[in-house]
Amino acid sequence: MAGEVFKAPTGTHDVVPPTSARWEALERVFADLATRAGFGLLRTPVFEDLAVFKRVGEATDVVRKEMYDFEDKGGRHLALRPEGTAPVVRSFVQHRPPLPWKVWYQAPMFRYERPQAGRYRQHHQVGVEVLCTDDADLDVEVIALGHDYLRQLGLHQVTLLVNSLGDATCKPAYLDALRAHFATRTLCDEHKERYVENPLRVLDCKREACVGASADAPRMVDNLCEPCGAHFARVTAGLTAAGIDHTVESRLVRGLDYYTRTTFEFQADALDAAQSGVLGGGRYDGLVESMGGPPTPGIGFGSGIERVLLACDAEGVFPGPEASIDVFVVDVTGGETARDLVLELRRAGLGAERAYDGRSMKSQMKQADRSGARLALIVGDDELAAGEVTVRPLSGGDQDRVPRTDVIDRVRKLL
RNA sequence: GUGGCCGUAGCUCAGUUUGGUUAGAGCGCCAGGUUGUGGCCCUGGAGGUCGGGGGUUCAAGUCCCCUCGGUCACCCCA
Repeated sequence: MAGEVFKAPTGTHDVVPPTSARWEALERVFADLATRAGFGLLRTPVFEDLAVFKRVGEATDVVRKEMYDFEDKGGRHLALRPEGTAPVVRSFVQHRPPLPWKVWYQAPMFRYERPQAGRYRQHHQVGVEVLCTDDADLDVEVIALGHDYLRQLGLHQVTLLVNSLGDATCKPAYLDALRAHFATRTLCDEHKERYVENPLRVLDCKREACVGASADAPRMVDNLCEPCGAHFARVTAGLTAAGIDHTVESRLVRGLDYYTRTTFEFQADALDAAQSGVLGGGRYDGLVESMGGPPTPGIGFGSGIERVLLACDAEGVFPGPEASIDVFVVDVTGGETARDLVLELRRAGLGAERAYDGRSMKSQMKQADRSGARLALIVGDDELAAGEVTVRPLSGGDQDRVPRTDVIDRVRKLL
């Protein structure tokens, strides 16, 4: 063996067959659901102007320390996409499409973090965004899409948490109330100073001191202004009407600063790993404006494919398709028949494979077995001389010899 | 960025505590048993610079240092 063996970079992974077929199947499930709900596929570049992502919040970890940013040969400061919403909004502002703009995506995301269970430097998300209105029915529709997606994969041990962060009217007053509350409490080392800057973070902190201080803290949902309260009430009522169980979690803050009003997250209870959030999102009514577009409310979610598949593994659901072909051609006469026959079969729309290198019949039959093919087509000296092919069902049963010219018809009948 | 654990065959791992001749197993792969037939079984085979570098020693997979990688957790997120 010569020298260095290269490996995929830290935090990245190859998706190798047959696992890749499972990914394709998952993406198809999502694409079908989104398409039926009126969403079109949006493909955006893998990198954007760094400033696009800074709009998700200068104070967030994603922007402060997890960005894969770089300067290109033209001196432009670019960054690999760390999340899905900002590029969609940038694209919206650039193209100004007619409303409502409902798009879905399926794309790799990049964050410079230390990898661990369910977290990678390159991970993949499917997601949707709707830009148009702050109609609460849209919140319900988007959350329901996420719910149905997870359900269609077979996941059942999933908890939906919802919250409202209020808007420009009620959020500031609530933050003041929170600050006043925490000022009288003992917080963890990290937050005892930082709470002034962003008191919502304390609600998200899992350290004992902060958990205690948060327990009787004022709840945003109790301090919403009238429009926000009415909006949130219609969202939760809509979820109930849709038969979607949900829990109002006033500490669901989420890490991106652009969220207003509704935030939500589906957690996979079957995952004992620390990363159990499999689908999360929310409303961002000020983001389009901050990117230079006309005031346009928006809502969406992202869902990590790797994590969702981990959750599927934990529940033992969504195994993915069995990779198999229709027929396997076994040729011990030199290989010319196999060479011609697999092409004929494939051109006829059938899945056909063969062995190479003139292996023994036993070896070729073994490969046929492993291939998962339903039928083996066997060509030996007798068949070659007679202008025939032996058709053998690999799951058992009697084999049969048919004229070479009738092979495709016979195969079609037997499949 | 901080911390714990772990790097031995393609994969999963013994062996490391008490350094000692040619480093093992299961699975997988290849071949044979069955000279035209897969799955089950039996036999054999290929495949390792023991992550890399340095050090201690007569002798290092085993002890020490450094380094790279993996993994789990914190932070945060999908």
